[in-house]
Amino acid sequence: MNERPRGRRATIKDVAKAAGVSAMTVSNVLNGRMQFVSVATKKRVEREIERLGYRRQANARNLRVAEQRSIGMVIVDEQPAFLADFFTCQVVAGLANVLNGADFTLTVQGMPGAALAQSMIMRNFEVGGFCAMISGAAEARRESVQQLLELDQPVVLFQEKMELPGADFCVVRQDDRGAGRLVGDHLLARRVGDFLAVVPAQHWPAIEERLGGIGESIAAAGGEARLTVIESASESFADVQDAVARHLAHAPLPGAIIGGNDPIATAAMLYLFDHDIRVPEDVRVVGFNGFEAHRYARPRLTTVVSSAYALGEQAGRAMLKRLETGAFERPEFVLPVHFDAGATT
Amino acid sequence: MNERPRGRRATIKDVAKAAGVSAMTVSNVLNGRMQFVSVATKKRVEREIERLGYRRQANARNLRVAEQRSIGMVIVDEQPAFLADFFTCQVVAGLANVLNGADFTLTVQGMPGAALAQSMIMRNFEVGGFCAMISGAAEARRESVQQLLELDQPVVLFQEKMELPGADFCVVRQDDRGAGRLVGDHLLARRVGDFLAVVPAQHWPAIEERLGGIGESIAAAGGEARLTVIESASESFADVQDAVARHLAHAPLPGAIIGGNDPIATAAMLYLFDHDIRVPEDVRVVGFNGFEAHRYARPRLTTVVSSAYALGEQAGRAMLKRLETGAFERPEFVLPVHFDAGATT
DNA sequence: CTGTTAGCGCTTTCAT
DNA sequence: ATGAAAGCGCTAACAG
Repeated sequence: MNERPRGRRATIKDVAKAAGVSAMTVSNVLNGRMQFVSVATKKRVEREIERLGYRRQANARNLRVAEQRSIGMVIVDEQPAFLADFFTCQVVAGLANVLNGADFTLTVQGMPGAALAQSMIMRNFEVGGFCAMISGAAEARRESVQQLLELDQPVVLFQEKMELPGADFCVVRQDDRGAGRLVGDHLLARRVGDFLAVVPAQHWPAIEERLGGIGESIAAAGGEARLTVIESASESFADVQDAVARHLAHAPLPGAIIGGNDPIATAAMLYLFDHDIRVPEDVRVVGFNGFEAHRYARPRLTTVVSSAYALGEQAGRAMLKRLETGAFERPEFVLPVHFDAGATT
Repeated sequence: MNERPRGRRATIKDVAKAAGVSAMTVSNVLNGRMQFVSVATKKRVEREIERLGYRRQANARNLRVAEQRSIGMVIVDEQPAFLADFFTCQVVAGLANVLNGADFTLTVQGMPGAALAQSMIMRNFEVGGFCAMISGAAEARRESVQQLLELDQPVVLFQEKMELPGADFCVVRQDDRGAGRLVGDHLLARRVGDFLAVVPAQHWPAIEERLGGIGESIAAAGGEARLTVIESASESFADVQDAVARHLAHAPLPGAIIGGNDPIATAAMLYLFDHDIRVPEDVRVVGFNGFEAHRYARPRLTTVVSSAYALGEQAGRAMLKRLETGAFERPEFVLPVHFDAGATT
């Protein structure tokens, strides 16, 4: 088996010669155009394909048909371990699976914002469209999206409310503002008047939305409650504890600590334990995202569950449909979130 | 700006015409062959490139130069959310970053073992080489590697001891067996005579190695201690607790529970707490991997720290070197692990 | 320094 | 049902 021409990888011509037909016939077999090929020829060609270990040269095909079977996923993140983020992982997994199921491939590139324009994936790689997860300041994020759109290819943006009428563009996000309101309402119902939110210094639109939702909730209740936001250098355990420690050194204990996500909330909670502060009696604690992470902490964390994997899937479906029909079905897909009351509130 | 020929994307010819030079000159500018281009021409060409929004057609170039600027990452995993695994995430992040830094792109595809041969990435996508993280039974894993090698492209395999002399092949793994021995020795030194290991039903070579290391440790100590292995349906919190509960229903409390990784260990530990079993007084608990996860549990979990991200980086470097020099530098790269004593032992 | 020619492997079109 | 010719966009090799 695999008696390919020495060294070289077998081409369509090799197969054609071996099967005693023209290249065109082989191509027809490969593309399943059976109207043009007799069953006998097909059998013969397929045998030679197998024997020679022939594989289609995708570059040549894509060049000719001017079509790509790959989607680019761009992750703009200042920290190098961009994919290490659990949320991002899940999104990518869902996206990859939907695309792979439709015989598309997913090409991932992460980079700091400044590097986007020079990135390999934008300059030198052919994709049928881009999906993007972008962190950073609002202004910079918008700029990144513009750069992507200038390539004249369909763009799906994750987790950000953005309207670009007329652009070949679509947003897939979850209702983070609603999630913030759920948390705000929950805490207000428990007579908390003093919120401390701990968020990573790195700006993510979803976290901005969550804070916005909490603000809305406070306002709706009459605006008596106070929301303080502090930043931690990163989402790591040590940095979060550090940020909380520094804040509490000069500020009174808040009624509740709200983590930008579950790991942050958990790290803050463990800091409280280590200083003999009781949860939820002295301080209530809430997180966001709640994949499995929050189940591993005791007491069980109150959180708002995201379905990041579903977000990725939705983006994949939207992109595939766009490539099929020539236009995005809708400018925005918003997935619901789900409040999960634990024992920390 | 971007006055590209209406509809069509600008080609090298468009740029050439606009700049009043030949296509070859444009190509030389693009490829930085400045020996062949005067500074003035270069300027002119670059201006037109910018103005027309020209981007190189990677398919055409790759076809011509018969070279790829993308590496494929194959993840064989039965569960659909293949990337959701924290270890895998880290590996992919490290790999992607090294590759991106060298102007390579990473194309990811996850799939169940049976689907490998039919996967898009193998059949229909051009990459310069493959990296693979493969789960499943040893026999099936070997088969998957063979399938990859049949494509006549360099293959880097993660986390598995495998020797394939003569093949264009290389292994990048950590010393999981050593990690197992460390855990075994640590527990034996504490007079534990009865180990219960909880591993996911899905087989991963790294976990097999860890169990092997524990076995070695026991044997070296005279073989008095007993190791029992139970499988949990998945690594999820609920499945692990279920598996532990079922086992303890008919078996005595072991001296120590060893989780195949930290989340498993933590889930098991929380089960013990819920049944008023004290850790470490009644049962000691140990995990593996210990990224940040183990820091979020109290008492702090004893674990063996992996550097999955470094594993990915190493694989990236090995692959890049292979593409440069034509051969892998070494057949195997083994990264060290690091024992981290917590409060659970 | 710049231009011309040819061809990478495939498929579209048209002829048989 | 099968084949021949042309060309997708690019660059290696050579000519000027």
